[in-house]
Amino acid sequence: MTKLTVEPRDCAACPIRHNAVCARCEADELEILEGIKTYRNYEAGEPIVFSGDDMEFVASVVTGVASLSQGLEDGRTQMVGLLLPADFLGRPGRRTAAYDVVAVSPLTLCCFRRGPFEELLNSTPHIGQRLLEMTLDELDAAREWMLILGRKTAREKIASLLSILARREASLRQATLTREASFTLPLTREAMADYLGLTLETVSRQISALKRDGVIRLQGTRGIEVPDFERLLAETGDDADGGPLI
Amino acid sequence: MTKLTVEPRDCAACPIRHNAVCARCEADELEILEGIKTYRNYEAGEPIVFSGDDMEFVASVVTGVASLSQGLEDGRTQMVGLLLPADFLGRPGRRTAAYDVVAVSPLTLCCFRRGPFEELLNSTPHIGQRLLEMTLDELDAAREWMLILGRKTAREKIASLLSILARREASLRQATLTREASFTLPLTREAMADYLGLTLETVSRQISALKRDGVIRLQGTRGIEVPDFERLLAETGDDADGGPLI
DNA sequence: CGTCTCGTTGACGACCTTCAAAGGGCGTGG
DNA sequence: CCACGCCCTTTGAAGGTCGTCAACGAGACG
Repeated sequence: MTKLTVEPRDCAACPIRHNAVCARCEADELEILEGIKTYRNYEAGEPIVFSGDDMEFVASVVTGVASLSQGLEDGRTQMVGLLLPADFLGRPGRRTAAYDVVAVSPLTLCCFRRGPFEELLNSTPHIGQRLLEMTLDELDAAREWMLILGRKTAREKIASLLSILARREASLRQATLTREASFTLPLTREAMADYLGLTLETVSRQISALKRDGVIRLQGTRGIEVPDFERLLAETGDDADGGPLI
Repeated sequence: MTKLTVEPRDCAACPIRHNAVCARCEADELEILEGIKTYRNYEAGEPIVFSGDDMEFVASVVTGVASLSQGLEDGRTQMVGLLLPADFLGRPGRRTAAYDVVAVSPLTLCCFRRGPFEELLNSTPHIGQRLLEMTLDELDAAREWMLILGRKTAREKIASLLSILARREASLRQATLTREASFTLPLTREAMADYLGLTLETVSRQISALKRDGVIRLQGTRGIEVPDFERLLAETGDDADGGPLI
């Protein structure tokens, strides 16, 4: 549970340089950012902030996966955001966290002190423009997710999650989707259940069913092989053409 | 099904002047906006755009209610956005609609031609800043909605929707929430079901149950009276303090 | 080798959907 | 003015999907 603060690295060599909130920054703007940034590392399962906490920073995910969750009085919880590399954490203009944030896998954040970051947001248009674009993308993703939560069956939910993860995996590697795909699940069964509004038992059962029906193959519990991606897509229930965002 | 184009009115007299995307604009910026805006009216139930359509404008809702919906192959649909007065319709930088948009009640839009609006977005920071703020608010609302869709029971879903509508009703009138509240539902049972990921029969049954239990009273089918707002909140299942956005 | 976490599988029951029918409210037309 | 039809809503009965409770299996680690 140790929070390690690493020395800032060079932005030019950053793996998320061209996708994160700083994507459109010029050299001089990057220089300012370098001055206010710090890296933080978290272990899998480690909480980052709790809902209601004061957040003294905003951040970009450099590597790893984090989740945003909301809960009800009696302990039921729903994941409402899944942050992958390049995604942005925190809301400019609001100091208190609205969600519980947890590192799902080993995680590295590039943290910016709130005050200077918000000044930069006002003084240079590039960061605000990029943040708007990213926020609109997240809103689209949230709306696709709402369709999954509200109207899909358990089997369709699992198929949808797998296809989303396969797509993101491919785009991180800058590869195009081929007929067959394989990737490692970054989530436990419980986290998948939390994402999909199911119980972990139902998740496990439906994964077994998809495997039994030949839609996927398993390598251990986390390795997923998709022999025919079209077949998986057919299981999502989605409209053929429109399809989720590419 | 007639689409009436009304002469532009004076921005200074606009009912949503201080809440819409133009909220932070100076007099000179408003003047530019006045030059590219048009009003359009729609009847209740009238479609505005279909997913995949080319959208030549973006718009602010002036009066009335519109919904954004997504559908599955077999006809199941899920509402993914509810646009009330001052809310923004359309995404800068994307010409094709990602959702079906329908007027839920009689509706007036203040439409801006896409090209000039996007130029303005780049040339003046006030519009972009406000749009970012509104988009972040929508993202928060979408996440609260995801918790409702994924984890709440039918009864809790209905109570949540009623409390959200009561809150918005109060904020539109600039009133503070009192112990008792009353408002008119802007949605049919079917639209409520679409919002909550339920069937209209379940919606009807749960409204009857809340009425039987004295949580609400009905005036006709659309009029809702809440004798004790705390009692309604207790039915939402939400964490007592955190509570949804105010 | 024991323990702990994560995952799988089974039995049962609750909640919600599906299918069906009937009850208002309102406008149109006789 | 009343009757009729249409749409929205309510209510009932039956069935299916998924949640709950429980037991067991597999791999990691000390």
